[in-house]
Parts: sequence; structure tokens; C-alpha cells
Amino acid sequence: MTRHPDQSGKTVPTLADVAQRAGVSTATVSRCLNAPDQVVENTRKRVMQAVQELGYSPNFGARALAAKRTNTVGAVIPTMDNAIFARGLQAFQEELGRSGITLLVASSAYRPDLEAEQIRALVARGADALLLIGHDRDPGVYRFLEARGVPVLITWAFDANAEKPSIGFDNRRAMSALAAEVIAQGHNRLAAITAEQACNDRARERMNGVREAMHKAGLRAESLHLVETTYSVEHGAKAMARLMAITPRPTAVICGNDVLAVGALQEAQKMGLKVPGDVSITGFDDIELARVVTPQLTTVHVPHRHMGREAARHLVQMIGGTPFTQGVELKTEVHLRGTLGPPPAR
Amino acid sequence: MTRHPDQSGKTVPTLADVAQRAGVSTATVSRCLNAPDQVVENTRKRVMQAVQELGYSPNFGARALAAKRTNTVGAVIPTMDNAIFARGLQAFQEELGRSGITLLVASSAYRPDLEAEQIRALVARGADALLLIGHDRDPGVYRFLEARGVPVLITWAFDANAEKPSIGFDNRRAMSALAAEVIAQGHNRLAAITAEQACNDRARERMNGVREAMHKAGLRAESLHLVETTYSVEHGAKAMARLMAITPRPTAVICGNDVLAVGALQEAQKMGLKVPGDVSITGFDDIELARVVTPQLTTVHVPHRHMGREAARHLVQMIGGTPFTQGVELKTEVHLRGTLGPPPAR
DNA sequence: ACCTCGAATGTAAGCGCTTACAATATTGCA
DNA sequence: TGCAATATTGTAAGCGCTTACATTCGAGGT
Repeated sequence: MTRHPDQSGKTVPTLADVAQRAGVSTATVSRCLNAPDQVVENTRKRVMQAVQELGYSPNFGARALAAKRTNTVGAVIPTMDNAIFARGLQAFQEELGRSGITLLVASSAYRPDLEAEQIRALVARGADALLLIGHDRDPGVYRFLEARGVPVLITWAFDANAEKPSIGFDNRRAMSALAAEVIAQGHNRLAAITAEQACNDRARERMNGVREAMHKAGLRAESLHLVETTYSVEHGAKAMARLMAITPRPTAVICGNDVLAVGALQEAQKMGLKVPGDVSITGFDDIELARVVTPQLTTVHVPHRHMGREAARHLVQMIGGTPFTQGVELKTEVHLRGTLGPPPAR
Repeated sequence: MTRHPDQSGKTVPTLADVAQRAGVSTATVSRCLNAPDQVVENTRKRVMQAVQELGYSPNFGARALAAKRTNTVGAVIPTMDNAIFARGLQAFQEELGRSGITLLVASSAYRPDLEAEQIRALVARGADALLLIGHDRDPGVYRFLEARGVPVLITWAFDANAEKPSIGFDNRRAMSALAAEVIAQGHNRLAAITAEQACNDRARERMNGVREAMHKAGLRAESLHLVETTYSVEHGAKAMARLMAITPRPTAVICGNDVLAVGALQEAQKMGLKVPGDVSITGFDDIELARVVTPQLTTVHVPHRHMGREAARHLVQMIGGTPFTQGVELKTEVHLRGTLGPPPAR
């Protein structure tokens, strides 16, 4: 493989270089960097100056190797391609920063095999703990993590009975509440567009929520027209086209997330359907997109930032050795906006 | 600091453990992992089985330390909070993956000090090369990178004369082309909303592009009403409100990016102004948002994925030792959509 | 059967850092 | 001033891995 990039024979200064220049031992330099108060002011100044002059920065690998600790946590998210995870992750990172911990992010493109690979990569890189999205996962992955003693926290979902502690919300209940609002408007021909449900407990639970609400309202859950598709505005639009071809046409389309919902909305408008006059549409997540389309999307608001912050706090504790958390359930809220209205007066 | 997370005395298997179990030396195990064809089939099978049974995975830090090479490149982007960088970065990562290189991403929240810190962190982590956004940066950072011999590629901008090679587009020219279209519609009372220009050559050059187009068209560049604000839909809206309070009211508002433009669009509509009937609005970037609002945004399309892919290719070469690149300039395209029209017939 | 030579494997020296422990300097107090 | 106690610094042993070099093995040629 490639020879390393010391293109012009540059030499990276090491601890020893700094020590020599400052006229102290490497141990002292190390202490200056990691526990400055153990070093007397005078020496410290000298060392710091040497650090400056040499442009020294510690070699992370060596440090991790020697200290058996990296002050790094890893997160594997399904995709960076949209805002759903961005906001929560940002908050997560900010909170970690307070404890001097660095975040490493990897994305799995919604593929379980890639996710497993990324998890291994992060662990190999020394992640002290991991943040993962959703509970669904090959048990082998959990065994691996268990064997390595790497604390794991699940988020974007909450399930008190799952193998690993989670900080998030109950996807089923949240969606059920939204669906109940839809039904309360008088809709009884319902359809739904969901992201792929295999390996995705969040998507699955959301759809279960829809059925639950239908059942409670006395509607036959089996009458729900369900289209499963991959995550994108375009696919949402395509799915919508399929649903609108059904007769009698569904009067409300409940989407598993805002991105699909926006696609559905666009398609409806393109077909000349009035939203919500001819058909109601709802989303889930309440990302920026939801408030930017016309009419604005009725959706479930998720406290992304709060979730990220809480996750960080708990993970820091877990790294500190506080064993096993019960998990935290966060509340979501249905936000009623323009895309939901009563069904057409047939 | 925290004791490390071996909560229950788990022991992570090392190369030596694998070697012992397979009855070979550590060198052979290492070779099995890094250069399998140097090991005879029989031994290899035995080793691989031991790896399996033990659930061994190599310690990245140790490997980097010994091999002086990490097969990792780092990228520091201004924010993860929106889609602008996501798509290009995704492509970047995919292309790197082809060469077996891992991407580490950090975000700087548009703050130069944080960016410098993240750059140091990535270098300390052994990044073989770095991808950075835009040219503006404290010279000290470049000196540091130079001293470390870390190849750097700039993207999301192109400037043949800049200190570091870049792969991107000419922000000024691209915006100038868009502004020319606006002017061609008959607008002569122009306003603009820009992201903060300090430390952001991209934002600055875009505004220079507006002025350039005005100048070419015989308009006084000084007559441009400019509002500078931070990056978000809401701030775009606020800025729009300020601009719409000016008399005589500008008839076209050129925004430095799509996010600000969407905010401006929302505000205009909230104020009861017709877009483009009463006021035209344009964006820049052509992110998903641009096609999702009503009417769709006239904007500059940037070939994000192409840019990411190219950047990856060149960076891989640079790591391989191919010195200094001339850089690559990519073409952008003005996409005329619904938010641009002729000015109101006064 | 013996020798040569290349392929396969083993040996052991670090890579740059942290940290237990030892050595030394400094301080307070009698 | 002298001594114990404490604060500061130094010494050196690894952390887990790669790799140059040494060693051993096996096949082919005579």
C-alpha cells in the first residue's frame, strides 16, 4: 500500500523532542499536557513554549495505546444525507464536548452489514462507547460489543425491554397519537408510506402505531394500504402515485417520516389534488422541511436536540463506569398543520 | 480521569492471543491480516479460525503507531446541520471506500477556532490527508499542516492561485451568472442576503459575483442592499423582513444560499407578497430544499456528488505521493425556476 | 542422498505515549 | 539548622502492532 505521506522528509516532533528542548523528561511533558496542575508553573511554561515552537501535537494512536482510553465515542447513523439525524447528533456532540470527548461519526446507508462493519471500525479505533440508532440489529453485534466491554446506548427509539438501554421515544405510541388525529377528522380510507421495515424497528413500530389507532377507532387495520419504499423525496412521490391510483382513493396518507411526506405532497400537487382538500398527508420527525413546504406538514415533533443531549450525558456516565441505565423515554407531540383536514365531502 | 471501560474485567484479545491459539508467531498473524498471500493456505486457515473464535479485531492505534499509516482521511465541514455538505461528502466517502480508506468527519460550526482545533484533532488521529471547505483560513493552520506533511485539498471553491489546490467551482462567476439572469429580467433594485463573510471566501465571492454582474450591466454596485446573517431559514426570514421595509422596495433578493432563500421566500409569503410577482428570490447550491418549496427556487446548481468524487480521487493520489495538483474547476449551472420573474410593472 | 534457493515463518526492535515507582527538591516546623 | 513530609521530576516498563532480518522448510536438480 501507499508509503506514508512524509513527502519531503518532514519529521513530526515527538514528546521526546519537546522534552529535550525544554530540558525535562518525557514524563513531565506528558504531565504538562494531561495534568498541568501536577507540574510547577515554571517548568510548565518552559514546556509549553517548547510545544509551541515545535508545533507539537500528540500522536493519538500512541496515546490511546498507552492510556487504554481514547476520550472518543462513536456514533453510527443510517445516513448523513438528510437532516433527521443531524440535529440530534449536533446536540450530542456539543454535550460530549463539555466532557472533553470527541465524537466520531460513521454512516451505514441503512445497511445492516455496513453498520456492523462501521461498528467494528469504531471499536477498533478505540471508541470508549457507542451511540446507535434503533434496536434492530444482529445479535452477533451485541455479543461483540459485550465481549469488548463497550457501553452502548440506543437512541431515536425507546424500549424498556430491549437488550440495550435506550433514550428516545415510543415510535408506536407517537404515531398512534397522530393517526388518531387523522381518524378524528373523519378519515376512514387510510393509506401509509413507510421506509423499509426490515431491520428498522422504528419504521415498523410507526406502522404498528397506525394500525393500533385504527383498531382503537374501530377501523379494520387490514384495510390500510401500505407502500414500502426507500428513503427519499422522489420515492415518496412515486409511492404516492401508486396510492392515488387505488379506487376508492384513500383520503389520508400517513407517512413514516417527513421526507416521504414531502414527496407525497409534491406528487399530490403535481396530480392536481388539493391538500388537504382532496387528500390529507402527514409526516413524522418535524425536520426543517416540514415547515417549509406549502401547506406546512402535520407531523410528529421529536425533541431531537434534547434527545441528543440526554444521550450524551448518559453515555458519559456509562463510560465512567455507572452500570446499565434504565433508559429514558422522551415525549413527542403531534403538530397539527396545514396538510391535515377533513376528508372531501364525497 | 475515568478508569477505562472494561467494566467487568473483559479482556480484549490481542495479536499474541491469536498467535498462541493458532500456534504461530505474531508476525504470521499480522501477515495473514495484511498480506494474506504471503502465508501458505494451511496456516492462514488456522489463523483465521483463531481470529474468528476469539472475536479478534486489531487495535487501530497500535497499528497506526507501528505502520505509520492509517488509511484514514479527515474532513472538516462547517456544519452537519443541513444538506449542503452532506451529499458531496457522501460521494467523497464512497469513493474513498473504493481505496479502502476510512473517512473521519468533524464539524466546525462555522467557527475558525473550532475548525483549527478539529484539524489538529484529525491530524493527531493520524489522518493521512485532509479535505477542507473553502480557502479562508489562518495561515498558521497551513503552516502546521505543511510541517506535518499532511496533504490538503480544498473544496466547495476553486481558486487556481490559492495556497492549496482546490477542487470546486468559481463562486464569484457562478453567482455572477445568476445575477445576470436576474438583471436580464429587468430588475434594477437589487438586494442580497448573505451568510457571514468574514472567514468565508465562498460567501464573499458570491457577493462579489453579484456586484460584478451589476457592474457589467451598468448598475451601481453600491446600490445593492446587503444583509449579512447567520445560516438558517429563520435568519433568512428575518433578513428578508428588513429588506422589504426599504423604500423603494427591492424587486429581487439574491440569497447566498438556498437555506437563506427559503427563509426569505417564507417571509415574503407571510407578508402577503407574491413571489415572483412582487419580488423575485434566488438561492445557491440547489439542495433538496430548493425543489420542495412553492414556487421552486431559482438557484445555482452545484455538482456536489461529482465534486466529492473528484476530491476523493485526487486526495488518494496525493496520499500516494503524487505531488501538488493544479486543482480542478467544475462547472455550475443556473437553474431557472419559479421564484424568478420580471419585476412588478411598477 | 546432497546441495541450492526461494518460500514460509519466526525473532525482536521499535512506533510515541502514559504511568507506577524511585529519586530528588522543597517546605514547614521544632 | 535539621528532619520529616510533601511536592516535583525522572526512570523505565510496557501498550499491541508491523516489519527488517534471521532462520527454517521443502522442492528441484544433480
